Amino acid sequence: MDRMTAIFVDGVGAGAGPSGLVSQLQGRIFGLLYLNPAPMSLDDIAAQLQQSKSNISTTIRGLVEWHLVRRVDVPGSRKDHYEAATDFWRVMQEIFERRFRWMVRQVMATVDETRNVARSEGKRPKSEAAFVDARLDHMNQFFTTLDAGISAFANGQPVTPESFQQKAAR
Amino acid sequence: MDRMTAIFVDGVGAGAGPSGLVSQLQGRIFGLLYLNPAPMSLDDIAAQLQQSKSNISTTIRGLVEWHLVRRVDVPGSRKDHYEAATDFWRVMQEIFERRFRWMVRQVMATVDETRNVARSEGKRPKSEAAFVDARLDHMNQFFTTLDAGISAFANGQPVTPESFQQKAAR
DNA sequence: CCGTACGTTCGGTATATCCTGAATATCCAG
DNA sequence: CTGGATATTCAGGATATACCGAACGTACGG
Repeated sequence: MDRMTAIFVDGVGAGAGPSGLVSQLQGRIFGLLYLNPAPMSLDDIAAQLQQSKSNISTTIRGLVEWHLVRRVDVPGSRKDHYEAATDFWRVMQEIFERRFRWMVRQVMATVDETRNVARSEGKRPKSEAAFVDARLDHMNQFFTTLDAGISAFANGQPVTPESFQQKAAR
Repeated sequence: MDRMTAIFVDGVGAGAGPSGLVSQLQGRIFGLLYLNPAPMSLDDIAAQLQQSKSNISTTIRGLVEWHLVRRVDVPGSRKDHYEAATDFWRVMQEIFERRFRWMVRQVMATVDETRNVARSEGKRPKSEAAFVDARLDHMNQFFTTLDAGISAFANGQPVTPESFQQKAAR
């Protein structure tokens, strides 16, 4: 691997790691594939990045799932070959749609569940119960709006911050 | 801590952890504060979540930095007290502005650096050099557009996915 | 100027995560 | 079927992260 590639691979890895979206190694793999004109096999990648093939195999699976990397067929070779995806937009949609949305749904489900338990646990001062109710409503409203915003964004519709602010304000 | 609060705290923690934005414990702390009508001291929080005070102290700092939790003054007490923020919108802006943007900048800097090195390392086949050039351009263009989109979003302007798609297409 | 009630820092330890090499599973050519 | 080439799985070791309790620093009340 020449110096240029090394710098790119390291830089992308350094950016990817702290982002929380993909791991540093995943960033490095993507960087390597992105600068390589031809698809690469697992052995190629492992050699270039000085990692075991098993580690590359497991790590690259995540990249394929996020549609950051594609598995392509190379005629005449029995090895799996991979190339970097270039439609970053699609990748962003994927991330918003799956990871972000999962958290949103998780929180909304929690709010529901909490409401139910709050109702069955009637032994609470009235003022406190009202406070909790208001808080749960507030959170539910914000995340509902956020959920709709993510849908809109994923479908190519514009997202305006104002709609969030107003609907989420209390 | 009653059952209702426990469910809420656990649920929010479970949603926060995998999101990659804040840790599970940070989610739990926030959940606890969010349902509590009065600000809580470090000892209160530590007792409720069954964690050491030192751990709460260090962990809550991140929450304050992301503006998810505020330190408030409670007259008559020398302890620090904390309460949950409710302007989630502001928090989202903060996260986009700081964490996401940091990655964007990191990648753009890497592309620049890589271009420089590529220029000084002239000993490359012409076709390959052209390929790398095109790839770097492509990435730079996408991230530049993304950077602008984040700015727009943070300033309250609408963000349309189409603008990304078209500008980022090649 | 003490003493006390805090928050924070720090060294060590437990826990989770990453990574590897060997073992296993899978596929295909002959 | 068999053999070889390949990907994947797995158990263990290495490395990083989370967490705790004690020591330290700090500010306030007396």
